[in-house]
Amino acid sequence: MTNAQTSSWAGHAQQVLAQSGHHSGQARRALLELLDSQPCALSAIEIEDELRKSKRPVARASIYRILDELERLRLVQRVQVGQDMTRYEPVRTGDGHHHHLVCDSCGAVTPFSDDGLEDAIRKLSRRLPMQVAEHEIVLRGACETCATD
Amino acid sequence: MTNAQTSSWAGHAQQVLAQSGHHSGQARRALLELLDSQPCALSAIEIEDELRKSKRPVARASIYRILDELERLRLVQRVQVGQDMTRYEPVRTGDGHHHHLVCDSCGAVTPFSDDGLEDAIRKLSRRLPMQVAEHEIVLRGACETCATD
DNA sequence: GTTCCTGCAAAAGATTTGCAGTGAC
DNA sequence: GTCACTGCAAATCTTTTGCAGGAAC
Repeated sequence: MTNAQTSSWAGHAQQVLAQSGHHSGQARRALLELLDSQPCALSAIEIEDELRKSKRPVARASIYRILDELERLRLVQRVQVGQDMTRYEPVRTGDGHHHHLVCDSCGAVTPFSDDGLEDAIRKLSRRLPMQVAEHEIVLRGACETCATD
Repeated sequence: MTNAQTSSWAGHAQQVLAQSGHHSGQARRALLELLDSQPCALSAIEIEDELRKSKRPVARASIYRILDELERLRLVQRVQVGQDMTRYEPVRTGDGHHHHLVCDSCGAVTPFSDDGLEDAIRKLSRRLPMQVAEHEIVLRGACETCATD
């Protein structure tokens, strides 16, 4: 039996946070909702801009602090896409595993997933001199729009 | 018929640079040799430290400028390993294609390569709504040393 | 009432840019 | 002699930290 709170990623996150002894403030609530509504990864600056646009401005320092805590609780994941800024996206249990396509000319970031790839990584991981916990894959090139230009 | 200049990556790079109308200065020469001798990716700061250690200090601004130009000429490649700094490594034609293992506890970066993985990516690339030019794969976890601690 | 949350301002790091002098061709 | 290369200092940008007031429990 699930309740409304936990059916969304944001609700789930709130619950995990509460259980770890966190209070609930408007800044973090706004940030969680934004991330939940987003299809893919956002940078801290993009988050700041979006929140300001939606009339719920949050200080940049708070954004970094919140993201940091969310990452520690494994509620969000950093993705090093693009060549510079760090981006963050919700970790959704079950369905959500995916990787990223990045367009070198327009910078668009699109998610994708592929079983063949996951398979190859699983097999490979057994043979490596390392206990592999996570993997991150970025494919770069020209997106449909930019390729036809 | 190859000459001594082009048998090394550094020599090849020098040649490409000369052909693009660049002069040859000591800073860039030192940087090229350092990169050539390195097994894996280095950050700009690490490069600065190494060069200072080997008594051939190069200003940080020059390092960035040089790396930038080398990247434009596709002589080096950025790799976004670790969660913060950008690292750079030589692009070696033929043999050199590899990806990276990163230890989350000690930060060590190790190269690896795998045909199964490359295959999976090749097949996948055909089906994606994008002209895939490059791919970057990072596996994270605990390296042998750290896992046994 | 205590503890966490948040904004603001300052600090810290990485990277870029402007400028002037030196060196390569 | 001209144009590229380089160091230095200053600027920019992202991310982190310190502190003080306000909110949640």
